[in-house]
Amino acid sequence: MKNFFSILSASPLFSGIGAEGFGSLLGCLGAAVKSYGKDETVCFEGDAVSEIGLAVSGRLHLMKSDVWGNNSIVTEVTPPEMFAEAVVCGGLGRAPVSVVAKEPSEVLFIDYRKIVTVCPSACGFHARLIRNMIGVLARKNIMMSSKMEHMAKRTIRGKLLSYLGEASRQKGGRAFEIPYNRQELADYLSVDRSALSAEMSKLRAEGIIDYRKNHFELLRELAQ
Amino acid sequence: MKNFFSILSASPLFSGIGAEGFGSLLGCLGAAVKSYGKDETVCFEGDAVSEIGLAVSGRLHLMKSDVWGNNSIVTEVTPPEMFAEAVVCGGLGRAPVSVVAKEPSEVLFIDYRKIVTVCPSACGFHARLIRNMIGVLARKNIMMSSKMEHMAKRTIRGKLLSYLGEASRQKGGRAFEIPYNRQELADYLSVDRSALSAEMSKLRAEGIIDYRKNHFELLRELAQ
DNA sequence: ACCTTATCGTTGGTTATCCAACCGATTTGT
DNA sequence: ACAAATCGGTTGGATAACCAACGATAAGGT
Repeated sequence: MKNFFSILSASPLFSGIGAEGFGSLLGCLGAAVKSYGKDETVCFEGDAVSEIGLAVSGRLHLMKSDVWGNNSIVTEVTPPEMFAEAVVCGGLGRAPVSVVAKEPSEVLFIDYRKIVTVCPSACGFHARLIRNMIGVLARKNIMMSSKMEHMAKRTIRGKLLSYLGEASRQKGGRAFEIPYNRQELADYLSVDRSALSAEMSKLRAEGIIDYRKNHFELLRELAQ
Repeated sequence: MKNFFSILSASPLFSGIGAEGFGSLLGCLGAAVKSYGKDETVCFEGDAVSEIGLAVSGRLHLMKSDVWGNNSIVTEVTPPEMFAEAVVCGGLGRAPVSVVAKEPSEVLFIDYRKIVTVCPSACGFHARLIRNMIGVLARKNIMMSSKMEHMAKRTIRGKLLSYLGEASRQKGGRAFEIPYNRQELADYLSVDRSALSAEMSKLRAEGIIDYRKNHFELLRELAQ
């Protein structure tokens, strides 16, 4: 809790809002911090939600349970990440996941209506906050779009080349590093790790790519 | 062009803003309509973009070209749908797709900065516009999340049951209709249509689901 | 009634993925 | 320096998906 402000400044939601803005802003947002013990549930699937959660400390799991009650982890949320922002901003009202604290955790709750309603004191940070919120949603949109584009390919080779092609385009060169190890990349593309390794070896043998660890190089233009 | 306002009112971006608001709003947004002939390019992949496009008439294709120049269609955009909103709002600046008019088309361009900047005349519709923009992005977020959840399953059976399970939950009952025919569902889940049909038959034979056309019924709790 | 088209289910051969298991290399901790 | 753990590549058998082709059914138009 002592580095509360440093967490906030690390959040894209509060970017461009200096520490001097936090005080007034949090006041007019009616933001409140709540604490949770290990394995305590922050929010149940199906609950009505109207507040955005921002992880301040600890570690949260978003879980989805099927009809049998089998729980599967959708994501892990760590400071300064947010959760429930899409449901709240989209006006769905019902949480599609449960949120559970996997460690003693603190969460800052922000009322969405207070964000989008111009505050009486017309504080200048408010407009910036809204722009930030839009930016967060939009960038998540873009990330998901490109991930879906990769996942939509029918073969591991297709998924991989789609991913590497985009990574190369983003880094602006044939050689680049990726932020994943093998297992993580396999999870990201939703394929089996060993099968991914095998496919990578094939691609190298065919002279299409080269790599070492998470450093990759595209040797030919790739036809997907 | 004669039903220009009816297109706008159908757009979620302008929902809650009556026809009386369009005039002043479009003025303070500096919105401009441009026309394009068949097969004319609205925007090239990689172009700098700072304006959101709203299809007013015609039909647009978002296309992605790989390194060979092979074009593939990402989406079709028809009135009153929008495009480029994520890139612009996310501040990426570069279009990840080309936009081509497949018919004579009209596009309303809206400057993003004019949306998020409070207008001098402080028109009341502005706040609503911003809330709408956030809502559009957030709902798209949610749709993509659930689609990814289905696509991430490794088998056709898994994808299908994941999809049907959510559809059932949303409709609040075991029996429901889906908005896709077989081919469209296969495309949505990114699998082969005939394989999807075959898997559906199996599930029916096993007494897990029943269906006719696009009407479905879940007969047992489903373990995915 | 007839033809055309679209949709859906089925089948069989081919191919790719999954999965478990194993090994080697590298890293980490003590 | 040694043991334990992590990570990446390889292999082979079981399984599932792809793909093309065909037939059945239903819908729409003339």
